[in-house]
Amino acid sequence: MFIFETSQIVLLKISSLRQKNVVIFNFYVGDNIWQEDKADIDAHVSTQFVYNANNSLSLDVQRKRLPIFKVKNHILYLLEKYQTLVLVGETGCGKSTQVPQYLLEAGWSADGKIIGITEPRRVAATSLASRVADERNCILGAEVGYAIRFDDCNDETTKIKYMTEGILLREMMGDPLLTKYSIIILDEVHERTMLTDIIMGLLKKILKKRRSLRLVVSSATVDAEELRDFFNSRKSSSNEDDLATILSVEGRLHPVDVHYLAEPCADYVQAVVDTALKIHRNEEQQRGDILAFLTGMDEVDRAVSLLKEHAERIGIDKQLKLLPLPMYGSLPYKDQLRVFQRAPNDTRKVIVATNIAETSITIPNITCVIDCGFVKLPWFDVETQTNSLIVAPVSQASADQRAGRAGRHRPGKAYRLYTEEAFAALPVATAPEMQRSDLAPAVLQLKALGIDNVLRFNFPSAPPSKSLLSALELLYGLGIIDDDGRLTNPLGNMGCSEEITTILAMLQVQNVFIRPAGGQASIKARIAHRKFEVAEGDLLTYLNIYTAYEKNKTHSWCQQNFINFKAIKRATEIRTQMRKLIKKLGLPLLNCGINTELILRCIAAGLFPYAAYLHYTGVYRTVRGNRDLHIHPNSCLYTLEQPQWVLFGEIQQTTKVYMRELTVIKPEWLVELAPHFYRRTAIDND
DNA sequence: GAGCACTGC
Repeated sequence: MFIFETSQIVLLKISSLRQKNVVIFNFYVGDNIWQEDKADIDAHVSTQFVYNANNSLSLDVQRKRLPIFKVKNHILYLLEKYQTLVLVGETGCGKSTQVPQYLLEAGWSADGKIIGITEPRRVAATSLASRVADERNCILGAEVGYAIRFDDCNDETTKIKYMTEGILLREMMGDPLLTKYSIIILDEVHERTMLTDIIMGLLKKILKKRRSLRLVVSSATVDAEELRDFFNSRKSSSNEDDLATILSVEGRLHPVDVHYLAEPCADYVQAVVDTALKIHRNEEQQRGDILAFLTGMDEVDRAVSLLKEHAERIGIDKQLKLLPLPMYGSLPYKDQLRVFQRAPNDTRKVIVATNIAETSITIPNITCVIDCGFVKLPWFDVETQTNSLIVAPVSQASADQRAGRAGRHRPGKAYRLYTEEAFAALPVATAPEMQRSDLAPAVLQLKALGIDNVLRFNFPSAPPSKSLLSALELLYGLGIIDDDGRLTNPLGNMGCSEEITTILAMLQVQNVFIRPAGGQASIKARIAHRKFEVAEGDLLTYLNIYTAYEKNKTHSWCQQNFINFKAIKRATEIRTQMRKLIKKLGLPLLNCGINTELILRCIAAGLFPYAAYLHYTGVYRTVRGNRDLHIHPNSCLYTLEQPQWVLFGEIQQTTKVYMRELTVIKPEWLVELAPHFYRRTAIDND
């Protein structure tokens, strides 16, 4: 028996089945890679526009105009004195591009050491590296480089390296003290992603062991003191011994006037429409576009269609026309691009967006922001092991981030559709992802890094202990950790490793299916997709699609079949990476041919905790907990006859509690494959 | 009949 980790699946476990010569893949996949319905994964690569008000100035003059320039020497001095510097500065102050260069110029990359900067998103890592390479007049990938998955753009001369958080975590596995680096800059820490928090916990340990290492924690907001105290592991109470300190940099380039409602509003979608129209009427002379934040696609579409009705009327008698545009992740790429295109001179754009416009993309020329005051947040309920999106009030930090979108190149205005008292009552910051997610992937990651006692691990914000325990329980149930909480080490031969790697790769890319919203195209897409659907469920349908794609591998094949070309190409990369890993580990890559049941049993061996059966009432029920469940409309089983027993990859609660990524199984497999988990009696009941 | 946003040796 043995265990191995790949970069894409959190863990791929192979264990032997009791049958002779048959070995199964047991797999456990991290929560968020099951998500689908995402925007074209590479859509934002080319939509990352950042407005540069000083475009005509030389790069050097531009650099010196940035607010961060004034504190350059301060930063360098503080890093001589302290091991950790919490750098607070809002977007636009230049910290992401300038600080690494100051450090380089001050000699922090001497004796071959690297200055590393982590970013939560790939576009940020690549575009910042490209910008800094320009500023230094060097080729991208030499002195200044980047590393994201499947794209290493750096060499042995690289001194400044931008990377995604996942890359740094991976590097810790091979080099636990990060000896290549003289300094690590964690950028956008205020977003408090799962990976940021894990990395901060690990870096705290590394900093104790490597006193020469420096850390810059770069955050836009408030939590500075909390973060400083976290890294201040000094023994005495004297400030002289402090290891961490804070430096604030004055923020954005232009002020934003914030307006509140005098009275709360009943319908914020209607209020967005009314406010946008009011701005448009009253500020005819002040050109500049409007950006409104709503929580989801439905609301965005509703607001846009209401605005369009008014826009037509305005078009007749007004000088300045109004062009309402939607913006959200699942919007087709070409429609997303429209928000970046310059409107005609006689037209003002009103962009109605989800949270995508808060951090992921930057739309130029915005002078007015409308903030509905709410956001959809992913929430994991430990008790029911259910993911849901809850509509929650935004935090003050988010509201400020949204408002800041109005002041990027000239003074702006922000209209908050709530009262000033309501703002004061908002939470200061959104709860870190770690406190509202399934922790099984994180716990596994930590275990793989040698953190045996995760309950005592020093997290920057401790997750609920219930979540940690539940994660441990799941890993134990899957046989991934033993009685002592240590990773097990199972190894076996496989009967269908090839098929399983393909399925795993497909599960990790979002938006494999192109599903047009309506009309003729949506019917065509459905017919095209139906060709691949099988009664065994979604996972085998994915296998079918990939196998069919392999024979052609062309863009036109994908177009004909309404398959997302970029997504499936990425699946190929992931699959290739996994196959290499399997070979490296000396395991056979076996294709089981027509023995589909073997694949189904493999899936069952990995997903057995997530079993549901069809109740006589016509809805499904979980075996654990007897909760009512429904088949998600995007599942291939939605239109087919309802099978008696299914395994699901994820439960998502929206209007109903939905199961996604379904696989049809025989109930006796559960008892056979997971006897410690299921007893025959339990299954025969009901 | 449904979709906040990201990410990985």
